This record gives sequence, C-alpha cells and structure tokens, in this order.
Amino acid sequence: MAKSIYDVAQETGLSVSTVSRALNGYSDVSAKTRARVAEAAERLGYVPNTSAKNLSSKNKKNVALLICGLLEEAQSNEFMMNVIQGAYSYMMKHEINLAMYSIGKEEQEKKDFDTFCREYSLSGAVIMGLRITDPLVKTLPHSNMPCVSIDIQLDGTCTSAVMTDDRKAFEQITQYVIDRGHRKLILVYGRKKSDVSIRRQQGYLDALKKNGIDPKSCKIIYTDFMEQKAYEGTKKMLMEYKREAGTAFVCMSDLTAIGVLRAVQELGYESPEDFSITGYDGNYFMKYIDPFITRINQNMWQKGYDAAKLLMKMVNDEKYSRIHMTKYFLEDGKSVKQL
Amino acid sequence: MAKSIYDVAQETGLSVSTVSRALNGYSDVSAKTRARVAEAAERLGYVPNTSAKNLSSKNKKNVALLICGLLEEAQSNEFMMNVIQGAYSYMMKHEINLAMYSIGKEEQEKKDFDTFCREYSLSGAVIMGLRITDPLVKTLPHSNMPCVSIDIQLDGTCTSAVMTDDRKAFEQITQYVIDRGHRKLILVYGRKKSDVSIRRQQGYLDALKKNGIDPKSCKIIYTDFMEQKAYEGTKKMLMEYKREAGTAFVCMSDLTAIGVLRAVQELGYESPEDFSITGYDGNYFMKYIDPFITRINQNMWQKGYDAAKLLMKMVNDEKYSRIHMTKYFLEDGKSVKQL
DNA sequence: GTGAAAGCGCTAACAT
DNA sequence: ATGTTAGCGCTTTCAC
Repeated sequence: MAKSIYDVAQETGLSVSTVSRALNGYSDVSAKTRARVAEAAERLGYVPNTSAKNLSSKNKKNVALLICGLLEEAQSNEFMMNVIQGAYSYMMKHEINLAMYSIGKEEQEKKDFDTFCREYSLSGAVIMGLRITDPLVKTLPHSNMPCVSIDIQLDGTCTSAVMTDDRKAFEQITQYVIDRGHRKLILVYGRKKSDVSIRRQQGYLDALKKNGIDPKSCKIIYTDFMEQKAYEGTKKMLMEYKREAGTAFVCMSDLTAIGVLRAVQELGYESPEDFSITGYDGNYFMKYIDPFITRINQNMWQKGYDAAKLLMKMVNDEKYSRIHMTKYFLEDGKSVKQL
Repeated sequence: MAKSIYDVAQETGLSVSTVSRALNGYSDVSAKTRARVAEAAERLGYVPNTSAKNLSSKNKKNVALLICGLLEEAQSNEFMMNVIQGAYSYMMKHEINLAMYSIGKEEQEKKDFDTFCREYSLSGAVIMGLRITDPLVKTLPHSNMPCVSIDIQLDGTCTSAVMTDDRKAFEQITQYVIDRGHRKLILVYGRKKSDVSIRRQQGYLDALKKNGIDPKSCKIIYTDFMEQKAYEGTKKMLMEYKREAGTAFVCMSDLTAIGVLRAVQELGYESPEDFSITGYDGNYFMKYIDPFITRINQNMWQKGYDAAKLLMKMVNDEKYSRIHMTKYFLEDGKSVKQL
C-alpha cells in the first residue's frame, strides 16, 4: 500500500515534521534521528508524493524541458534528441529530476510561460524548438520564471539563451576551404530570412574579405536547409556553368550538402575530386555518407547540457539573463580537396 | 498574479466547490452558472494547478511516457523520437497531457512501477527502451498500474505490450527476395540471443521452408545490429567465397544493411547488380543511401500511437493485459535485383 | 443546483 | 532537536 510520510512518522514515533526535515536534509535534526528515519523510510518503501511537495512548498525546484513543435518537421528529430540527452546528462549527474512536456501552438496561445510553470509547479524550464513566430515568444519577455531557450534569443530579465556563434563558425569553415586553395566558392544558403542563415552568411563574407576574395565572383544557391532544393539548385548550376561554377560548395546544413553531393554525382562528377563540399550541423547519419563531409558540428548535445546547467544556475543563484555560446567544432572529413 | 480557483469563486460570487464542478463539466451545474464560471476563468486567466488537482483527486488521469536507457545507445534515438511523436499525436488529438520522464537503472532499482506512479501521481504509463535485463522488468508483473511496454513483453495483469510481428515480417521480406529469383541467401543476423533476432530468424526459416530451400545452403553473418560487424563479416565472406557466397543479403537491421553495402562496394561490386540487400527497421536517413534499400519498416511512430491508445483504454475502461501487433510495411527500394 | 467543510501529503513558520 | 499547527489549491462527500 501507499506509504505516506505519516506512516514513517508512526513507525519511528516521531512527528511528521521531523520526518520531513530529516528526509530533506535539514541541519536541525540529530544524526541518530536522521538515520532512524532513513531506515524506516527505506524499509517501508516510502516515496514522497511529488504533487504534495509541490503544493506545500514555495521553493520547489522542479524544472522541465519544453518541446515546441514536436510533431512538426521530422528532420529536426535528431537535434531534439541530442538536446534532450545533453540536458538529461547534466540533470542526472546532479540528481535533478527533469520532466519533459510538449507544448503546441494552441497551448501557447492559451497560457503564457509563467502560467505554464504555475500549472506544473515548475521553477523554470529549458525551451527548445521554439520558432520566432511562436506565440510564446511574445509573452516570454514579461515572464518572471527562469527560462533558457535553445537557438533563439529572447528579451526578458530572466530569459537566457544557448546558441552557436554561427558567424564565427561559418567563417572558420569557409577559411578551411580557402586554406586548401579554393577561391571560387559556391554558398549554399539556408532559408532566406532565417536568422541563422544571415549570421552564417556574415561569417562567410568575413572569410572572403580577409582573403581578398570578391563575393561577386562567388555564386549562391538558395534553399530551405533541406536536401531537395540544394539538389535542384546544384544540378541547374552545374548544367549551366559546369566547372566554371566554382570549386567548392560551402553549405549551411548537412542536408543541403547531401543534396549537392547527389547532384554532383548524378552529373558524372566526383567529390572531392571535381567539387569540394562542406556541411554544417552534425547529423549523426552523415557518417554513412561517402565521402565523409567536412563540416561544423553544432554540438547539440552540449547545447542541451549547457542549457540545463544555465537553468539551474538561474533557478538557484540568481535571476539573470545571458547568452551562452556553446562550443562547436570542425569535423575533418574527406570532402575538401587540396588544390 | 497567480489566480486560483478561489479567485474565480470570488469573481463569480459562487463557492469554490461550484466553480470546481462547473470547470470539470459536472452535470449538476446550471448552464448559466457554467457559462459564468467559464467566462470568469477565461478573463482571469485561471489555470488549474496540476499538483493540487493530483493531490485532492483520487481518479486522476495523468499519464506519462517513461524512457529507459535514454542516455545509452545513440543509434536508437530515432526510434525513440518516432515513438514519442506517435504517442503525442494520439494524446494531443484527445487533449490528454502527456508528461515524459527518463528513468535510469539506479532509479528502477529504488522504486517499482507502482511507486513511481504514486510519486508522480500517474494512473498509467507507456514504457519504452526497456531491456529484458532492466530491474523494472522484475517488478512490473506485480504492478497494479496500467502499463504499456514497447517492443518487450511483460507478465502481469495490467501490463500490455505493443510490438511488431517480427516473424511474419521477416518471412515477408525473405519471400520478397525469393520471389525475385534468389535462392542462395545470406542472413545478416542481429544480436545473438536477442528475442527479436530469434523471431526474425524463424520468419526467415519459414520462408525458406515454404520455398523448398535448404537452410544449410545459406550462410549467416552474426552482428550486433550495428554497421561495423556487418561490414567486417561481409568483407571476410566475400573475400573468401566471392560470388559463391550467395546472391542476396537479408539483414535484420537497416544499419547492418549499410555495413553490407559498404563492404560490397569496397570490394568493387555493385548493389543490386552483383548482390541484393534488404534492410529492417525504418530509419529515416536510409533515404540518403544509394541505392534505396528495400526493407521492412517497423513503423515506430505507429507503435507510439498504438501504445498511447492502448494505455488510455486500460486507464479508462478496464484493466487488462494484451499484446498488440502494430502494422509494419514493406518499403520497396532499388536494392533487390530480379534474377 | 449550490455551499460548507473535510481532507489529499507535504512543508514551514512558530513553539517548546 | 523536536512537536504543533496552519495552510498549499483543489476535489468530494454531505447538507441544504
């Protein structure tokens, strides 16, 4: 049967409050009592009721991971899972229980972040999958609950963000390509007005500039971060310009890199022999693609980990707002030829 | 500020209990009152506190998705994510809130399923990622809380399972290969003692038997469901037997199919020209592999959906125990040659 | 059809 | 160092 704290009190002959204090590690409990309580609780198989705890306590420390757009976009699954694993790794290490909730657009419209936290007795949350167009983005700045968003920057006094320094990262990979003798590049762009695309392009331009390459001499293919558009764009470009198109495709995502590769191969070329290709993201399955495509790995796992860490800092120490850049890394592959 | 049911009562001039009944759709509330309460609640931005609800109510209907082994085995991520999405799809459609919790081995040892449910005020859960060696497997049969496990069959009066009919599925894909003229097959086995491997092999043998093929004339490569072992095994076999090894590799997973393909190609052969290959699972990224490998798609999304549906049936209607076989399907690819 | 009041299991003053 | 007591926000008898 269900054992409550009352049963433990009975068993030990102590009062409920003493048992509570003993169980929660308060200092004003004698070692002997603490041990006795622990023993009895263990023996009885007592487990505290989370709801009751939440209800009575003001400084609850429940935290959650909110997933927006869970049911949309199948291709971002791997990202989400990596973030989830990273976040859990931190929380488990620190013995913090992390709940996960999916929150759709309709739900976001009905309640703001504070309300959501109140509903689930949360003292803060990591939010992932949030898009700039989501209703939550509007209410979050006025929130009073600690919140860490992944890959999106929000206003607010206690809303932090964990992101990638896309500009620097993209400059680095562009420089990597240039270092190998390429000067006629083809930028495979992401979604046209997306923030990350713009930041990555800036990095791209930074690299060109530093190396005295005229951006006008380099072509651009616009995509939606996915494979198909990159495939079509590349095919069209190569059919028109052949080798004159450039020597290296610098892509804003791993998926577009795959699209480029497929187009290149279908037209009878080889990579990296005829065209070099670089990716961006860190999708796991890319290791099954031959050649392994050199890329920036955004390190989503680490983002989850960093976000969890940051959240706990905000929950425990102080409410503050900051932007954290997670370390990315360049993965060396076989897809860039030394000219 | 945080609005409680008390505020709504004040606002409407009604009592707390009436408001509660109105909000929860009880029949003994006049339509007028109900509307008045709804309006006030909406206007005040009232959101019920989940913890308080759980604490006071006996027939709570919280359900959760428990994830075992979340931090292990990176390759099963995609499966998990698909199950998650499927389960959420059902729950959202029926406006049921689904929480997710990760539960590691240590936690499983500390508390049994019933205790876990009590701790989180759950009235049932879907469990995924559970291995036959996990501590939970021992305690689950004695549980009194509805539980649906994915891909693993448990004893118990209210523990159901959602699985794939591996035997039939594997027979089907084997038959598919045989139908295209192959009679000298190579079975690429999964983990040696795993249940699913055994079931799939049975299906394989069923097909051989029905077609009068002597199993002894067909070779086997043992793996761990992953790429590397399949790659090595295939390479060794092809170097020794060349084309005499067989004409088609029938694999127990998509990843092993990739390993086989890589070995085949590295030795200067082509698929499906020289060797046919089939997969099993339904990993999304396989669509980036050329040729697209014909396979059984386990339909993990559907498993999640079915599990959620089954759980709600168990929670609402009656406690019972059953095994549900989710529909799989054969995905036609380009990797099997007509001989 | 509605209200009063007793809890659900726990924490947190406040006493002692 | 331990006990007493008053809630946390809600549901649910039981009256009326």
